[in-house]
Amino acid sequence: MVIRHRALLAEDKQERHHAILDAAARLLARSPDRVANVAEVADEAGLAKGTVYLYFPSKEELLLALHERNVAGFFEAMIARLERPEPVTLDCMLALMRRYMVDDPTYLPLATRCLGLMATQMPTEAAAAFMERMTDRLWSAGAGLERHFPTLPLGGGVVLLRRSYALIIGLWQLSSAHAAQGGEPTNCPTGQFDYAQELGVALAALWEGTIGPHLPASGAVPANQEA
Amino acid sequence: MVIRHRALLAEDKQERHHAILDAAARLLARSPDRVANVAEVADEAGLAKGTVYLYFPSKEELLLALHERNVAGFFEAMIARLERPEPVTLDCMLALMRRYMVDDPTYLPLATRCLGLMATQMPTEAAAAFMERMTDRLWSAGAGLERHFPTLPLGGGVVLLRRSYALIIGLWQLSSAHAAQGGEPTNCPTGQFDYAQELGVALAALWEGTIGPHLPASGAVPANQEA
Amino acid sequence: MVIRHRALLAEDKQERHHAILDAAARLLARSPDRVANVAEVADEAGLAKGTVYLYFPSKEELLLALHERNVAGFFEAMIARLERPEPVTLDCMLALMRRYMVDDPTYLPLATRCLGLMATQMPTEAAAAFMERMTDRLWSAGAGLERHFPTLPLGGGVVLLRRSYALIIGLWQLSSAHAAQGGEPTNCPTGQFDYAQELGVALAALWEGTIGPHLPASGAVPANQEA
Amino acid sequence: MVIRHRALLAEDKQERHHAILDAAARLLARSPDRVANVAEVADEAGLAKGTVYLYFPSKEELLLALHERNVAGFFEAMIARLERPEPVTLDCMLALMRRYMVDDPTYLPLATRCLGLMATQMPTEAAAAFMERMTDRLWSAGAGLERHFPTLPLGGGVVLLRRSYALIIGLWQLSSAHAAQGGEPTNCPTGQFDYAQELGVALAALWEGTIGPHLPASGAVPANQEA
DNA sequence: AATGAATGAGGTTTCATTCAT
DNA sequence: CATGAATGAAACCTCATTCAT
Repeated sequence: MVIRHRALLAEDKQERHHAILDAAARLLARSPDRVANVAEVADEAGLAKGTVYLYFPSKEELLLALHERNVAGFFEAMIARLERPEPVTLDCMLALMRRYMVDDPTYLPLATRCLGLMATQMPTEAAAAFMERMTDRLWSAGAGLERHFPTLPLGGGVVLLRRSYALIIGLWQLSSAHAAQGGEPTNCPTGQFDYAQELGVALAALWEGTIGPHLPASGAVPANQEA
Repeated sequence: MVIRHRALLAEDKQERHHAILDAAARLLARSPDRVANVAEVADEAGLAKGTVYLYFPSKEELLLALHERNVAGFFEAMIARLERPEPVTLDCMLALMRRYMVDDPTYLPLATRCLGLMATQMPTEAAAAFMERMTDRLWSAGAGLERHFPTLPLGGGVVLLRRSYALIIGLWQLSSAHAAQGGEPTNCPTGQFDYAQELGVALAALWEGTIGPHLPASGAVPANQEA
Repeated sequence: MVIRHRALLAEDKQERHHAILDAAARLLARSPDRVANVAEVADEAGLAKGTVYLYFPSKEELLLALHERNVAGFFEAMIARLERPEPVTLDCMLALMRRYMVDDPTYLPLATRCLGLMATQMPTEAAAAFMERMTDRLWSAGAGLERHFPTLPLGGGVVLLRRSYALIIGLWQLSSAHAAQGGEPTNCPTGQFDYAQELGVALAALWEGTIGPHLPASGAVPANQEA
Repeated sequence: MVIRHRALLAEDKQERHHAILDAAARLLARSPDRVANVAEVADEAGLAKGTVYLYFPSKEELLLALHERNVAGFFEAMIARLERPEPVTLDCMLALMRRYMVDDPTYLPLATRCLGLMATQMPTEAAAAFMERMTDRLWSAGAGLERHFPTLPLGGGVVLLRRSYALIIGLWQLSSAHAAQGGEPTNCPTGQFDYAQELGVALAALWEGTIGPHLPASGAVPANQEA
């Protein structure tokens, strides 16, 4: 019955909103295989279960909000980078992706889950709103890419971004299925593979195939030379 | 209550095994958004709930078996095609992928779900066995690819296949998230896109980037010309 | 659907805990032959199924808790009596046993069931905790017994108590098997017997054999004079 | 679909009846904590599930039949011994009890279970028939006892036997509850105890208390001297 | 605003028993 | 007689959500 600090000001509310997302993120990072239930999230946030529902209309939307925060972070960093005049290489983009998606242990599990959710249990309205906000950012980032890679046609930035995203997610899912099998990742003999490495190579191939052969220099080794 | 043809012979049992998978597939095709419960599957198969458990040790393994049937079908078709001497093009591979993955409304939802499951709820043993069987096929298909695309290095077939698979899955997930938003798919102004079309283009780019620029002729339009 | 008095205070919770046990006890008393399922217990308590699981981690532990309440009641009464200075006779102990074990229609069925459970379905931890708590009480009661019956050696109180308990339980089981056969209990011609009466006589014999012939006077008729 | 040797002759049927009981006994001896399901019993007997139901009307009655075989074995050995003219001591009886009840790992678990069953799930008819057959034997054994222990009044043999049986069963149940707690059996400090030893001592006390102080010499140490 | 007790739908699995073959 | 596939009634437990306090 400890009532912690009623959040009366809008500012406080924002803070609590954040705190709940943080708690969920912490739990997800701690065990990426399972999705914590609402009681655990509330507990981790030092709040009561009911309080979570004051800030999020449902568990699904809480997850989506966390995902949105992740995605927004990535896009903002990307857009910021693309707005700077210095030349942009794939490596540089790759580093960004790695930082936001791979190094953050919540990103990919959550993305996988939310993409699954979106088509299923999420109220259409919420999903649509999310998509719209993301689309704005996607568009900005796409435009930025087009500025830096002049061979990209109009809209090609968005397309490239989407393909890259799909590849990142798809490879991760395959990799985590392998991981469940146990055993250490190796690149050759079995079907297992090292996600972090393959990601770079695969993206390089995708970008080269999309943008054209004369992609600004990247250290990644193409697949047909890696063996 | 209706006992139709007790499956006494091993052959009949195979048939019933199939019939249960068919029932599950039918339900999934009917509403790809949700996973039917065992009672529904049994009902759809005209069997009792308990009977399903005679053929599958758990619901998870039933789903995995359905997924495996899907995947195996695809791989076998691919391997068969690659064993024929006629030259293989990306288009030809793409047609296969479309036929097995896109036209079958259960493939991608189930793949998404199973990839998610594998890292979480599936008993390690079952998941490992599945992965092993899949790896064999992946390896055969990869080898076939290497025969037809001589610029692929040793192991490059598997790598290319995996990347393609990742892209197929990833794009589908993004596309189904968009679909949830409602509205018809358009390629340009919003983030929405036509999955079937984009799939071909994206794969072409990926293959070109992986195999090299002189990929045997494909009708797909590269991304930098599509706008 | 009917929420009567949310148990917010620890005290209320204790009460509800009790109320659930009471409901279970009522059901058991009503039909000692079967163990009610959780839904029935919840219903009898005027609660929802899930609520029961707020108070007990599993059905088994609910049963064990009820049993523990029974056992603790008996032991506490016994210890209390033994702490009073007035001389204690077997009759007096027997009256206690009868009151707590025989007159309470839940005691013996539940004891039988829990003793069976303990070796099988109960999580070791819970069983061990129960046994430990019971052992404490057993020890106190044993010590009390030794004070009142000076011919008992050190530890003899516990031993006597255990033997008595075993006899009480064993005889009850035999008697209830007979009871199932139907017919009214008679002491002689068939194997049937009157539990309440035989219990007293048998315990007297056991105590006399354990403590020695000069047991403080008891009204029970030894077996070799009963015919 | 291997149909083993149709049991057409009454003799064969008896044999198969036995074989099923043997199988059940083997399983129970192998893991005394659980009761095998019918499929396991059939399997262990090398028969099909349905076949078991040709020989026993229900699982409960199968268990009861096994129990009856155990009990009958004990009683017959006892009656045989009592019919021989050589003097009988408690030790000698105790040895019999130990041999049939304690050394046979199925006796006590099964007795416990059947005594529980009898009052609950067993059809009255079957239980009554069982009890009647047992009563005959009990009566014979009781009479034999009375011949050897002349201080026993008429009917005192049955009574003594029943008390002994109750003690044996009750102590075993207490002991197995302790065993579930883990830890090695010790006689003093905790509530745990060594069943085999305590059984002898407790029975000696019970017999002495029932038959009188001048019980024919027995090596068992009374409880008040054991410390 | 915050709490957390209460809800109850929902899903999985087991297994004694039946009966078509 | 023997088989074992099929049945389907139980029963347990979880957890997102509500709402009295």
